[in-house]
Amino acid sequence: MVSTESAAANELLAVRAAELYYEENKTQDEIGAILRVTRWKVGRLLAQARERGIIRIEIVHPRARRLSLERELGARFGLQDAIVVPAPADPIELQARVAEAAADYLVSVRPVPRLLGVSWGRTLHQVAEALPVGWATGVNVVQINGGVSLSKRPGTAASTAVMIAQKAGGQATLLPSPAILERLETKKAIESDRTVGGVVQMARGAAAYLFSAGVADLSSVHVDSGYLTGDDIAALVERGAVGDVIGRYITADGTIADPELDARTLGLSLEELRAARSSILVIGGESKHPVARAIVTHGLCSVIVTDEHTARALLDEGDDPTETISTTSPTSGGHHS
Amino acid sequence: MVSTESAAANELLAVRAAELYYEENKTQDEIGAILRVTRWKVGRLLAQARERGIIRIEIVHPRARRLSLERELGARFGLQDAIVVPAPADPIELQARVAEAAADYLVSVRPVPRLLGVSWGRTLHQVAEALPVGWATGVNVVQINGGVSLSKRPGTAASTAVMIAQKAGGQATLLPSPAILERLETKKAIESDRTVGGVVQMARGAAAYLFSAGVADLSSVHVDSGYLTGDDIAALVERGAVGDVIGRYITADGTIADPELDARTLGLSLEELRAARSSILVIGGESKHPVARAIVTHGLCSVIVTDEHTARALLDEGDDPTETISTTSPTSGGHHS
DNA sequence: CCGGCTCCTGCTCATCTGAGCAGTGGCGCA
DNA sequence: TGCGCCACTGCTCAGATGAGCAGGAGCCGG
Repeated sequence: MVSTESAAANELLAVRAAELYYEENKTQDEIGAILRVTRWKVGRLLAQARERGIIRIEIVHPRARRLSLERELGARFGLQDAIVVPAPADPIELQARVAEAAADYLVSVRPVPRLLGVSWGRTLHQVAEALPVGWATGVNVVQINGGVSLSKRPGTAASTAVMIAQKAGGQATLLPSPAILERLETKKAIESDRTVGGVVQMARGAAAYLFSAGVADLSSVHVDSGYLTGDDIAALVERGAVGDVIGRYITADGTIADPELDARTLGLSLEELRAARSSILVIGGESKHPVARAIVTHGLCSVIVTDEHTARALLDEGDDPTETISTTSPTSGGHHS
Repeated sequence: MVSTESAAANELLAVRAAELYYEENKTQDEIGAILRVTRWKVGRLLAQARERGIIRIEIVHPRARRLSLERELGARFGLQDAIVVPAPADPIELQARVAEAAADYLVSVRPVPRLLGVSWGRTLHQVAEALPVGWATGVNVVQINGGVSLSKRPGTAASTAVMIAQKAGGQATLLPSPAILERLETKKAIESDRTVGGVVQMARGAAAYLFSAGVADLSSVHVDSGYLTGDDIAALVERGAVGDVIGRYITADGTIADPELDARTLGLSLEELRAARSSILVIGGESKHPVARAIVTHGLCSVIVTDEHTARALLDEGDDPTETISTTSPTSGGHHS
């Protein structure tokens, strides 16, 4: 082992080398001449500087992604794909970034789905807006859960699906039904109506699903739309509900929180969603961490688009005690290390 | 020219390429395969990303330097050398970093000076402390201006010189005299004394000078030591004094603020300092910007060791209107651009 | 419609850089 | 003292990268 003193000297050398290499664009050979070491040593110094984190390489761009987190997420939860964007401090900005990233992802999906099943909500509406006109050609869209006819902001549910379809030069098929019915019989009746049943049937054949999730609290669109009251939400929380996926409230265990309520909820079932080849979850923000975890740990999505805080939360809390994943040491520290 | 849309697409591509290159350590060829472009395009994308600042490479280390600022300073003020360190927010920390950097520099100076002239003060004391034992061999040290016999912290002036010499296995020669005498006759008398005169004579022969500068305000060591009163300082400021160099108060024009006072000040003259082959100024912190500017713009030092804020202040305010130096575009943006 | 202009593209070639390897020297332990 | 271990060094070689260039596409003014 080298003495402590020369180890410190080595670190200083590494710093000088890094400065000359990254700030002055000198070649390793030139640096070697300046620092009076061989170019191989300079190479090792630089590798060391990158490993030890003396050099920090950051990509500052709204559309940047966190590839290492993506890989970890994918591996941990057996996802087909994961998109993680840097999280801005402002929650509104954060939502926008996640939505943009989802739009980018949708554009790049291969093979292009002939039929895309979509849910609705604030998040998905932003995704629809972020999609460029002509993002694909001939993609048809079908709603996978009931719309918000009673909404304070009418037409949101419909406009999301329509906008996505329009921008891809395709047809949108809407689900002309409330999300949750008051009586089970009504739900069964409406479901058996050919217009409604046919749409649900069509939704079952979609090549991919695009959906988000809501939190089980008063901010929910279901409360906004009058499908559920504050008391209903409280009861759901009592039963362990963490949030809703395509209108169905689930617990942290990934199970239906209230089977009776669920029976009155119209649209694709959780099992159908789970069985899908491609289901893309778009979710971001602190409040949604619990739902996100429930979805992701119970196979309800095959692709996740989220922010880095959510990603880290998913990875941290679900941590195997046996396997410590890089909190201190970077997973992909080096530059050609 | 390419359309706006594809320019944006290009930027996105650059971001993806940067992520893959810097975070995933992929080769440009592999990235080309992923993004479906040629490897040459990937190379250009990366160059573009670096130029446009999409990629930020930062060296996080206490001993890091700002080489681009160093070059600019050197060029602008015709310096032999300039050392610029990143400025921590804490002023105390900042002083420590500048002192360390000065020590590092001193260690690396070639040829090693046989005789080093030093002034004294808080900054220089820190430099002395930061020097490693054995930083050189056989370097003798001589004081270049009067010491602080009246100091509240006695021995500081002496101990600086002694410590520097000891750590290099050399002899220290002290200047056994007050910095400023009350009467001109006393100054002349003491100056003609062989012990004192001989030391000044020896100081004139030093191969290099190491000095700092003080601010013309109540925090000055001269006030602390009782050489000057608050009124004296006020009078000096009235005459345009910005601070002192080796005990001599100068104006922003680089001239002596008060010739009468200066005549009573014992030690190397400003002209002798200016004529020196190697004079190393160690200076840092907001309050010292004006003195630093006076020194540097009037050739009173050949080497400066400072913090990046001071460096930038020197470059900004002294700006030629004809020549706009990179405030927006980085001087050395690229990595092998 | 044409020539001139600029910018972009993909190429060749020279250079730069990292992986891997054998030689060396310090250091602890017998 | 002698032995083996280990880290470090400088090398060869192949793969990765950047500089510079010719060809081509889009654009404008005549």
